[in-house]
Amino acid sequence: MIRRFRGESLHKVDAKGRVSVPAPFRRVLEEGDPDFSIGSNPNFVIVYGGVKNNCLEGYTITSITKVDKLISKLPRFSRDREILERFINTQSTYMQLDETGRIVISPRLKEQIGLVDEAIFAGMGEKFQIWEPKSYQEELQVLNQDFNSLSDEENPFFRLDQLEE
Amino acid sequence: MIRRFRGESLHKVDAKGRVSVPAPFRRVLEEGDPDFSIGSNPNFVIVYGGVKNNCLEGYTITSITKVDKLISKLPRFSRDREILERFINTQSTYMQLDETGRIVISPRLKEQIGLVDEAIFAGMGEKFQIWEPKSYQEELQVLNQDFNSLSDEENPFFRLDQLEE
DNA sequence: TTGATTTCCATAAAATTCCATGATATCCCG
DNA sequence: CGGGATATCATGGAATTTTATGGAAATCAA
Repeated sequence: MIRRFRGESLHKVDAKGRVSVPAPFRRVLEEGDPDFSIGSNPNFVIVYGGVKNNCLEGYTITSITKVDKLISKLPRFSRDREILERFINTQSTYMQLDETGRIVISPRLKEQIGLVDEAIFAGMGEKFQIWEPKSYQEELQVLNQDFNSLSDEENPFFRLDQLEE
Repeated sequence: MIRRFRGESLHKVDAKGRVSVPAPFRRVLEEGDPDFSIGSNPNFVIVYGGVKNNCLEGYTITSITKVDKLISKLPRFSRDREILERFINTQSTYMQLDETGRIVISPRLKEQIGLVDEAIFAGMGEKFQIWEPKSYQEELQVLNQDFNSLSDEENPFFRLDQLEE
């Protein structure tokens, strides 16, 4: 089975920016790091730029490698490639869980998403997100509004079944 | 895992042109130098000509070798090849990190990209760039404009998803 | 020799590791 | 099924190591 990021949880962020990654997420990160072995700590990547910039997005090595491969297929000096590199490579960073399953979020990143002393981790399948709790609530509100104003044809739940064959 | 250049950071440039290379980049440079061994300092290449001449581009030995090989495939006396050799071979130089992880940027190169006393390093996957902070900001502006004016079909993120199957 | 460049030393700040603990959650066996 | 016994988690603080950066000494080149 390929484990996916599921569920949401709230964690404290201390003065140094340290925060525990939810234990279930650690298992996914371990499985998604080809170099992981028991005794070591998994590496992964946090993307802080891109389309969404009010939260951080965590990717396993395996899934970010897929993205990298796609980018590498673009002509080396093309504008498209430059844009993607800028958003995805420039605005991302390697991370490694520490012995106790924590990471540290730099002041730069804390500021970007408005983190103070708590953070919400949200599983999103192939990736997870880190939110400042209040803006997470807002995001949910907007999401609900958007969802409720959809017709059946536009409703993704409805369309999901359509796609299956 | 093959580590890539990720993230961006700001560093001081002193009167002698010395500047620290971001620590995470050093790891990539080390891995990308076949002759590197612990205790020594990695070599790499800085390209200062080419398509972009308002920034410098750093390549690991491994990745510049890939580019060299591609150039070698072009017909020996073609115009394309001459242009690329001029930009990438002529206008480039070997560099070596010093003991403390710094390099020195020559007055010539400082002038070319307008460096004064600060420099921004930007990870771009297989290479990294060095910018004068102000022109880096301008570059980001242009990039954002370009990005926002794209249709979905042109949007590289969108196309990235299309490519997955 | 003199200006330029490279080494070598120094240090404050930042990042990482190590140790500690209360709180849950899980196990195990009678 | 109970209820300790054991492992796992989340979190805090201190100790240690790495960075980033500046200045001085040594080497080089013309």
